Amino acid sequence: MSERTPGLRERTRLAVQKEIAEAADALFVERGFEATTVDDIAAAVGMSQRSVFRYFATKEEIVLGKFDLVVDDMLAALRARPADEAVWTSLHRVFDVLVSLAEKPGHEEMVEPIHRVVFETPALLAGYLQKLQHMQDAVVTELRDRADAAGTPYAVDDPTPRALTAAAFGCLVAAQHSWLASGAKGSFADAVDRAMATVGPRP
Amino acid sequence: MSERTPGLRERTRLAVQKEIAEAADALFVERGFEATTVDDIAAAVGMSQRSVFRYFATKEEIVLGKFDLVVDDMLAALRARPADEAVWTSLHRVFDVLVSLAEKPGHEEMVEPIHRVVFETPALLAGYLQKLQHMQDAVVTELRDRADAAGTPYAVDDPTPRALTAAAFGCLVAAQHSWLASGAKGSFADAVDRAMATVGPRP
DNA sequence: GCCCAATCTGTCAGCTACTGTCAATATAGG
DNA sequence: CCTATATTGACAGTAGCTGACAGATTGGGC
Repeated sequence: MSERTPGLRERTRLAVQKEIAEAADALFVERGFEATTVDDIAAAVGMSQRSVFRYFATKEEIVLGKFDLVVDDMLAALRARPADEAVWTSLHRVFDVLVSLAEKPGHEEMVEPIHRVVFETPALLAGYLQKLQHMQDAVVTELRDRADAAGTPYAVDDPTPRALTAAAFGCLVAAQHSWLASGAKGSFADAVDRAMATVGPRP
Repeated sequence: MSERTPGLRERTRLAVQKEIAEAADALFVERGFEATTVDDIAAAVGMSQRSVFRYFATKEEIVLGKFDLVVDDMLAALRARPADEAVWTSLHRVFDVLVSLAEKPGHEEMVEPIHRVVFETPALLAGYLQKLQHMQDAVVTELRDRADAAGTPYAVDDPTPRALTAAAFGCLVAAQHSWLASGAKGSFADAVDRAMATVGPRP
């Protein structure tokens, strides 16, 4: 009924999910996303195609599912910012969650190639942009709540929070683009900082 | 070999394409995108499914293909802006192309429902965002060319043009979102103006 | 108006992503 | 240890999409 310890069942499920994702990612990086069949992935982890689809709703989700976990972290990060902080600054700090994830040691080797697969595969890029869009919806809701709580609510038809959020996420994507285009040489954090410095809220 | 008058062949092709798109759009609005089969569309226009795919590469393109035509217009609009105009202003004016298209009389009745279908169907929203992304690539290239021609080129690793463009397009999507959320009551042009007024380039 | 090459079309066969169903198996948790 | 529940593979089926081919249609030069 309520929250309990994850439970063994749940834990094995996540473990299998991770195993599939890792095997699939390796294949995607090696042969490309479209050239890799779900049957290939199933064979690689030794299960039936049907079972792969029991862990991931779609082939895309094998790659993009990772980002769902980040959404919660990002929202938590947003809620943790002081209520009177400038919105643009809060958004910038929220992106630190993504940055630190990209720079986390261990799977550093895979982050950039997968990133590249996402940006170079039309279906994946589209799915990724859509996930960012959903994330923006959640962020906008949070920003409105925050303004309400601060006693300075936005008018219902005020596009400000959504426009600010969209602009910030636009900068994020621009940063990822620049970063990949430069061969992922500099730090990702710098790329984000630089992109977000070029634009800002109007006085 | 070179550019001639459209030619009858080409014109009939475009006519058939338009006929398919209109029949399909009606079905999409009526039953929804996913619930409508390509066979349904083929039956509606009295041809085989195979032939429908000869006019549109994918089912999504039947809806989203329209936007490809706009891209060229928008790029032309960008090139028509004075070279020394502020980038943000140029981008704002480029969006007028979209606005005037949405407000063009004749098919006004369909613009809003289709818009709604796009924003409410995950696959279509994803595809739409991806098209906007491609459009941004073209715009960024154009902005760099313009800066080069003006003798004030951007450094190759300067994220400014891309970030500005991404922020502007973010505002565009935010405007569409607000407009739809308000039941498409006010003018779309106002929605765009308001969204773009909340953000701007940093000094 | 005639003719031919280019284009269009339907049909069929096939691939891949994805889903429903069901019976068999495994196992968490009492 | 036992059973309710979750997990699985096997099979069948649908929808989107593609290649191949043969036949009908037709634009446009003659």
